[in-house]
Amino acid sequence: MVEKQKLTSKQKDVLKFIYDAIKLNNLPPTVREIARHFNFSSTGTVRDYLKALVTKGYIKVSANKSRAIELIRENLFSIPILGNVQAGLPTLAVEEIEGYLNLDSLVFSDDSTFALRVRGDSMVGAGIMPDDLVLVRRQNIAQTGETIVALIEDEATVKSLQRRNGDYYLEPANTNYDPILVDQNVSIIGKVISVVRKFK
Amino acid sequence: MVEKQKLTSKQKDVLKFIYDAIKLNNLPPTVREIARHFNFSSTGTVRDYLKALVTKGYIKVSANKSRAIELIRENLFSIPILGNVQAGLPTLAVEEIEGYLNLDSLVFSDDSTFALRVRGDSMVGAGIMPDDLVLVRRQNIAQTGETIVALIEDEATVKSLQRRNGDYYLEPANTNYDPILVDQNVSIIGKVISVVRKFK
DNA sequence: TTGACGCCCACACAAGCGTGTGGTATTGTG
DNA sequence: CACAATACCACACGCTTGTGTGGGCGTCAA
Repeated sequence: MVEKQKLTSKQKDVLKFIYDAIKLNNLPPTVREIARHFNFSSTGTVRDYLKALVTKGYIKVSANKSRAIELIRENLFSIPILGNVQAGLPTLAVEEIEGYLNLDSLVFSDDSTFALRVRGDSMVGAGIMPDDLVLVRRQNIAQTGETIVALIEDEATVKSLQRRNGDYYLEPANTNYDPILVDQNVSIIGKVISVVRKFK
Repeated sequence: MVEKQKLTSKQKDVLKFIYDAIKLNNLPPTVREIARHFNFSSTGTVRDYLKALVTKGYIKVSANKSRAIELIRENLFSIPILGNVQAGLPTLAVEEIEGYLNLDSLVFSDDSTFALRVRGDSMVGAGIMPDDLVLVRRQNIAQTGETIVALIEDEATVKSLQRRNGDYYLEPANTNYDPILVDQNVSIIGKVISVVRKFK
């Protein structure tokens, strides 16, 4: 795991303010907005902080452009994956962290990625439940064994692509359903790259 | 879904430029950046477009603030959820969009949220497969029926919390396993708020 | 003790910026 | 036909903005 340079608590405060501004307003703050928030009477103070955050690899700023503060993605859009958990820890111990769940591909998706609400229980055997969201990358080819989204007579369906005896089949993961032969009535919309389920 | 007023093709171009700028640079453009891109020699032209986009409900602008253009509905950290899919569309038709998958809660997680790699198949009946990631919010209380992470003798496990005859049980979603009585050897670490599975 | 760093300040400048006020021309609709 | 909407233009005003240049004080490792 890459070691990151540590921030002071005040630097963390400034970084958090920038985070929050982007989250709440979808707009990075100006140096003077930062100064106002922290009661800095000088914009130079803010510049010192921004410089520190840049050199420590947390943000990127573009010269001569207003509000041009960019968050470095590895530091922001990821959350730690724990290999195991120990009781009562108020904070995360670094040793436990197995890696980072990177959400970049979700967050920075382009038009070729979308989410589809799953209808029906034909894939419960693969852990894809009704009302789950599958994230789909649009593509009209797929490989055997991949979980894909196909269109059957204007109906979108999630299935596993399998090959038997030279033919391709859309195979459900539920014995109550039968495989569907891939013919001219079936077109592949995309490949499932992720499953997301949210609990209330 | 709410009907939106139709845009002209030029207004669409401007909206797309704003959209792209936000996606790519994480920074909305200034009126002059827009003018430059479209070879408008006047900033007033841009203002006319922005005004049209505002009245038609596509964007929101804040007065006297640079770059203060906000996209309606689609904030930065969301991707469209499709209710259904139609074949061969190069881009998304607005009418199909059922809503937006909001990832804010994942992206801007604090220390109290972490992901845990699932080991074992004790929850396959609930669609939680081995090697899935569960996103967990740290909390030491939970309600009956919630999916939780508990610690049993230094071993983290994902189970459903159930109550029977006045006792609480950690209940697997797999008939091969037995419920576990919640006693002093068991402590609740947090609540599962989301399941994420990634395909290669 | 020197120097790097963190954490603040004052003041200034030029460019950037949203906005105001006035146009012209074309197109579509009731 | 009148009228609204669309699609541009010119020019100016004044606030906003990032940046430059200078300084101070404390801490901590070399």
